[in-house]
Amino acid sequence: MPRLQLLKFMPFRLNRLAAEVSGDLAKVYAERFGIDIPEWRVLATLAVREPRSAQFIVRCTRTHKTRISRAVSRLLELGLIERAGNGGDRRETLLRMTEKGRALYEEIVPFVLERERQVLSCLSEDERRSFDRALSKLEQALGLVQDPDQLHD
Amino acid sequence: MPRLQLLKFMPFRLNRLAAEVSGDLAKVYAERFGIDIPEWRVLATLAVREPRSAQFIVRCTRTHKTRISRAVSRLLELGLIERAGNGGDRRETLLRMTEKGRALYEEIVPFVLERERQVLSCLSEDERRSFDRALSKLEQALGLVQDPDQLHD
DNA sequence: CTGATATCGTTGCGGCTGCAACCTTTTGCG
DNA sequence: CGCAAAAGGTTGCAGCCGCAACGATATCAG
Repeated sequence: MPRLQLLKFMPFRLNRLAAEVSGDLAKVYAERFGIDIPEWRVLATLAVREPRSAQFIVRCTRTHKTRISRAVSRLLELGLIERAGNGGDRRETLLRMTEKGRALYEEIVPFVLERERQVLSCLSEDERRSFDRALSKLEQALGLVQDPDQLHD
Repeated sequence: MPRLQLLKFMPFRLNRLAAEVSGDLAKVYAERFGIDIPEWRVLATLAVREPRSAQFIVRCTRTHKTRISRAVSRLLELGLIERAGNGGDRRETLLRMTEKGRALYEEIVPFVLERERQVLSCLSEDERRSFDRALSKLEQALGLVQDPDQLHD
């Protein structure tokens, strides 16, 4: 009779799965390291290459600019990142991690990689590859992939 | 140098993908039908079988009980669901859709199924099966699957 | 029966979030 | 040059959310 089974509805399933995985990680970030998810995203983005503008982090992580703005404010207060002038455009401020920030980042990474490994351990190597590939296709189709100009290093 | 690539980090990717898919759907629910996601979940759960208690919807959808409580209040105000006594336990209140509620639900379903189809259209039949299977395994491993007693009918 | 404990559901409250508006600087166009 | 439009970033505000506490009912042990 019902023409839709919520429990088999892909958007719902994705949402529930993501909430579960991210929720657990958020507790790790908060309880053990004192930061939240937006703040983690800023650190993780700067860890790839510094310095970066807030706007770059916004595009790269597809996070709302006010969330990033507030995360940056808090990380500055905590002394985990610092401003690094601007790249010729006085509207933007480039950001980079402080030593303290990088130390915290390096401390967090093993925890979250281990957690990722645990979650994916229920899949075989083949299944992981297929899953990864399907996610990539979905990301591509939904336009979630970063622009080329975000990639040129 | 960086030991973690945020853009390849599964929790982040799942979260971004789920946010994108659910965000689009939430706009459909809101702009076109005047309800939000928690309210949609209540309707979609009751559509499978009525009557159900709020607590059943909480367990079934893994949504916080205050969100369900508020969604139920609003759906009652809107006349989309109604109370249907209790099943011998006076703590709980059973809920069912009104005619108006079911009509709205039947109107929403084609839209969201079409949207689901569009999103998944970037995958081949095989890829969809693999993806579905991987999601099921992850759900199972994370304990997201409904209890047996939620299944008996 | 009776008190301890657990469950269903609601609500006050503090915190986070997105929207819109804003300031500043830059870009584009005539 | 000069003005309109756009982009980087911040902030006020209103709304949503989860936590914790609560009232009511049910269950269980003694």
